[in-house]
Amino acid sequence: MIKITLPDGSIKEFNEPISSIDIAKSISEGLARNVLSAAVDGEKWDLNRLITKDSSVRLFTWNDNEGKQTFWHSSAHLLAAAVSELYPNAIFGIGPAIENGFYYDIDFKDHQLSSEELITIEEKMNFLAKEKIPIIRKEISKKEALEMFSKRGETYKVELINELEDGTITIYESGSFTDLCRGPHLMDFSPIKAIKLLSLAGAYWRGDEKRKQLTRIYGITFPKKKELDEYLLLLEEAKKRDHRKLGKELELFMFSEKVGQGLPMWLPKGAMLREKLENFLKKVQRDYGYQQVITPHIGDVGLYKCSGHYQKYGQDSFRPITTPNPGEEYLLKPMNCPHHIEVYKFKPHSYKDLPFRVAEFGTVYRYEQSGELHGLTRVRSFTQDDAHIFCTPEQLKDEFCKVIDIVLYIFKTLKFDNFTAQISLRDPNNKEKYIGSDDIWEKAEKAIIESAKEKGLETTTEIGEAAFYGPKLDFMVKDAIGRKWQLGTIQVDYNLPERFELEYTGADNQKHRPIMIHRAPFGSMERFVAVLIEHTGGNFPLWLTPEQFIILPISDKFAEYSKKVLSLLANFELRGDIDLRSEKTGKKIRDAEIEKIPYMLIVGEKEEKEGTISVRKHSGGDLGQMTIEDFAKMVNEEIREELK
RNA sequence: GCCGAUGUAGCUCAGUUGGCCAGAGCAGCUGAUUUGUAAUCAGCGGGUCGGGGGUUCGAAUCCCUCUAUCGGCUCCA
Repeated sequence: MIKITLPDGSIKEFNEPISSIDIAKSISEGLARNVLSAAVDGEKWDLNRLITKDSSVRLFTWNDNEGKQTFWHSSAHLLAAAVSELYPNAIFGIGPAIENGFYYDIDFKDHQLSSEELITIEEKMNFLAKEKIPIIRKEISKKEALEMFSKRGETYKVELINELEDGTITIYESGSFTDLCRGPHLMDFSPIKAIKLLSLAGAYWRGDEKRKQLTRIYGITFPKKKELDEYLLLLEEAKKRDHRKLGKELELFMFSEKVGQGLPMWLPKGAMLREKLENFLKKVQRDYGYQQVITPHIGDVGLYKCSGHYQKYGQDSFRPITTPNPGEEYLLKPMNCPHHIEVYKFKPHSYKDLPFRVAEFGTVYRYEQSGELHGLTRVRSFTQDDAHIFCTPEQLKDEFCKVIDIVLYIFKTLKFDNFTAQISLRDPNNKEKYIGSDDIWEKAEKAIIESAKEKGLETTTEIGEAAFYGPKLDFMVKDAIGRKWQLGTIQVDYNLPERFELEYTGADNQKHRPIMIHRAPFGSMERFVAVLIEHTGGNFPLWLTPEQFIILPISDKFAEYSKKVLSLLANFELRGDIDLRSEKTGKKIRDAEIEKIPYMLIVGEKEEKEGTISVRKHSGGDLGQMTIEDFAKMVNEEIREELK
């Protein structure tokens, strides 16, 4: 007698070993049709694998993430099966399920796969899926596995097998295709009804750029054609929010080939938006006791040799600037910390003036690899909303927590509620990538972990993602199509104070070394605005938007009155413009709607006579006639709400 | 930097089998219209077809190369 416990707590009893699919059948036919994989005592299992002892069983369908993962993992195998039939010389790397779909890394040997061939592969996959070839799990010994895969010349698989423990190796067979795999899988490929191979990319074997680059094929599959269509539509919709597209349409920023790659230029409307953001943060920082400074865009090479940045990045960055004076060299500043450190050193410090907080919207220059540039999110010149806090060890945690407060306040105000907080630590097996002693690193990492905990942040931890001088707490936000970008960052640094021999005099009249916190709540103005554009779809909050209203005179007879309205609204600190073109009102409204201007103020004979305006809200229709004062009050109230 | 794709007027895009002066809509300019909640009408101007090289009687179209952009990989102080 085998007892199977289901998630709802109910227990089913069977006389002999039973598979999950049969358990599903015993519950309902519908479930049996839709179930994709199972978990037996928490371990993911194939549906047809026999359960021989008392277990708790969960069944996964398309509605469960686990079900989707199995579905896509099997889809990756289906892709590989199709490829191995079409390209007998191809050998295989790995092919996992990902957040949306799956990929497979394949070495096509001498063949250069072009994107047109994806269609042929897709057709083959569709053909194989209909064949209902069973996918069979087999446990084999390491020796057998090595033999099998080396005979086929599957060098990547052999490398993987060599790292596995004997006795834990499984393979999955489907027709003539066999893959090394932990599973679980669908029982056959037939549930895969809608297939789309999305793109082709190069991907280094094991993520190592020194090793061979394989061809990665990305794809997505669904149990129903309709779901695939909906997904593709969703992608299209997301593209409409792409900040590069909206940035052009709304005239926020531009690039110029003549100026250079990755060097964004802010257009008047974008500059207005950015200025509003900067002023917002400046005010917050004033309240938190920061002091603004302004430092140059270049610094002597010696400054960066001292900080360690030159040794670490000098070779891969902009070359030094030379001068008529032989031997003199400057670097475009790749970060603001060394300058701020010199600001700290301007005069001796007592423990009484710590924490010392210096802030600057500092523009920095980094030579990012050309293939890495991406709209405003990855550029070669950008402005950090940077600040450095110099404090005593006792003040560290409190200061760190206050920075978290600032970041959270900003995210809340701008409705970035879907962020993740990531603690980035050093890779202890790769210490040569970092500067500073073990002792110092341990202290810094502990400070971050404790502060994040104290603030109740839900965090993920990434080993090896720290900056070379210290660990970080990063705030990650997704863009329109789900790519994650790091915005806010807070870093604890014991190393640069050491290198620059920073000091303060303690209450004991002895010299002590301060600790530095590097922090940028936005991260950079460029990246932050990019993500803001994608989140809002270009419909910015009123307090930020470049143009809050546009006045639309019915005809040019009302130009004078329009100008009067404009100047009255300017008195209420509202910004906007007048559309004086000789166009019909319908046309002016249409254009203002496309430009996503929040309020359209229509003025004609009636309004002029009564000293009012007719207000139309963007995508909200007619709000009716009101006085200029009432409108201004309404808008300013709305702004107060946004900033609350 | 690497793999794949793309680059035609300010913008969105036709022109995809090599062959008359390279087209359209929007935007712009000029004129008419004086307009009431998502496109008034007419006329006009505007393109080294990303740059360079090659094949050809002839190239936007084929080949090479450079460049920029897009999707990834690697990287991200």
